Amino acid sequence: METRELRYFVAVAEELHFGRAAERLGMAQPPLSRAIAQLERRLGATLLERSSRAVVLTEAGSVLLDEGRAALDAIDAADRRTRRASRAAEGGAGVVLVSKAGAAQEILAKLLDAYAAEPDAVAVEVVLSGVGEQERLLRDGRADVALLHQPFDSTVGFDFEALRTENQVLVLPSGHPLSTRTRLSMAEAADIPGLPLPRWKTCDGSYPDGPGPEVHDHTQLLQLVALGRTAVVLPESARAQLRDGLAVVPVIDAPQVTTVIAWPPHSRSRAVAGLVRVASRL
Amino acid sequence: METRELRYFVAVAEELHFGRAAERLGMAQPPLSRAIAQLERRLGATLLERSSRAVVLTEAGSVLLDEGRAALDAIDAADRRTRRASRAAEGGAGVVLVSKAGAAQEILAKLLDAYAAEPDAVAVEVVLSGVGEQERLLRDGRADVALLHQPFDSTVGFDFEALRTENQVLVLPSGHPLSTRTRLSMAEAADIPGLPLPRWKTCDGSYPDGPGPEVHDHTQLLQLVALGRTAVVLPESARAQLRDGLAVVPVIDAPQVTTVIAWPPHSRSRAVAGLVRVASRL
DNA sequence: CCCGTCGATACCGCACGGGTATCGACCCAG
DNA sequence: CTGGGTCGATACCCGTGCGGTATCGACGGG
Repeated sequence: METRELRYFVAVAEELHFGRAAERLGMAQPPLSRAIAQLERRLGATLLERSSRAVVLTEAGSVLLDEGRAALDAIDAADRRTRRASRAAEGGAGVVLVSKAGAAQEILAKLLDAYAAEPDAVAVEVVLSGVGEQERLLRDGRADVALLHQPFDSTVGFDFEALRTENQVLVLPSGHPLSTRTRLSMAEAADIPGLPLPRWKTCDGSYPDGPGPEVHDHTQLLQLVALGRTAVVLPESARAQLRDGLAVVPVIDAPQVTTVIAWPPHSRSRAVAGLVRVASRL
Repeated sequence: METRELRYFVAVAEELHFGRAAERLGMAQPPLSRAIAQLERRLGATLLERSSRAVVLTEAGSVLLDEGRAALDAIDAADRRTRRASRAAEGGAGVVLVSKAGAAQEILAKLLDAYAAEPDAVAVEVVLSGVGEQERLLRDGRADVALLHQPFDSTVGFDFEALRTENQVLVLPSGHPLSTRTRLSMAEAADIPGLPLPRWKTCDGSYPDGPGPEVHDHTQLLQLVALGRTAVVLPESARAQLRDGLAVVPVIDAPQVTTVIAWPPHSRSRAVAGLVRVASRL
């Protein structure tokens, strides 16, 4: 099975429309139809049921969509990491570390400082991504190592090491009646009149329904809290970056948050190993 | 990057010899040289340093070898699982479960029985593999779900659920002086005069050095114990399959063994989900 | 010093991927 | 019921690119 065929199939399976898929791929529709038919012949499997009105995935087709996306990610990763390794030999960044924008700031700073002091350190490029995008970057090779937060981020499919565990606090506008409390429960935090909890992007890229604002990163989030539009439960290390106008109250029964450093399981990169070694000694 | 180019590169990187790689690929040497040169041009990276006497991998080349193997496994997996899903629609086996030959026998039997009683059960093909081969089968799609034993088998890169944890016992020929003991330490078990511990295949496919026999599966292993050639520390559930001529002694300080059911992290197969659900309820 | 080894280059032919034109099935409007 | 519009499949053509053979050039060893 060739990469090109896989890309064609994934495009058709996502669009469920040969014409639009061909347009997205920058080619004409007939060769695309032919390529899919040939792929089906070679696999000995019907991937799509077509009528002139609708195209639907068969069971085998939906398996190939899942597995094919994973395979294409692996190929993109091979491509990007090879280019990066080559550029590193000429003085470019040797490794890319991704972290949620606004989260784990002190750990990140300490890690970069400590790693830079290592004898075999290479240049580290830092990417600050939106919430939930890190897994994808790690999978398709745009990043080599990530700082994640359990239980919010999924570590499934990666190798990881825990760095720190902490409790959570409610962040709300200072002056709000609840800001004088010394502690709160999750139930109280989730149901504050006039301050609905924000909605994060879910893993499929959409936002759940609800009254709260849609948020993408921590900076945006804290601004919304200061404006009195929302309140949010965050790890207590968020205290370090609180601006004026914000107050925090410990939430007793919130799940503990563990910051972990994660990497692709087959990684044999010395740079990644060095970062992990330094991180676990912080 | 095309699958074909990746296969070519991996062959050359493994052989470190264009002629032999071409032979292995069933093609002539010149087009292979050209394909690698073109891959290097497209990536903008030198993958191999060639002289007329030797071919060696560059740093970028060794990254591409690692990442490329993972990507080729993912593509093979997509191919095999799609074919399987298609055959399942025509009454074939819908899911392949792999377990070490001779290990976890009662759990395996109970799992298969309980799953077959489920309303949405599909046919399960059972593959009994050699020690350490399961990860590979799961990665390249020859299997969909596996029974593994921590800490011996690596669960890195897979999602898994623990099924049972047990202590370990020393299995040795009945009549051996130590067989009358009620308990032993690891230190004692590892150093029995005349009964060296066996050597398992390591993850790179070779055997470690040492005096013990090279073993591949449990059946072979128990036979060697009965013949008085070796003694081995195994989970206590191995008692259930002991034949005559074997005795067991608990090993106090051996690490506990956890039997887990593992699957590829992106799996959305209903059959795999069903097996996992049934297994975790056993 | 010449021969053997090994990767690179030169050149050729065909298979295959992609393009355009068109067909056939299907749905809906009138 | 029929004509137009949509959509995937088919027919046919062309050019690229992959694989083959022949040969070269570099390098080491007997």
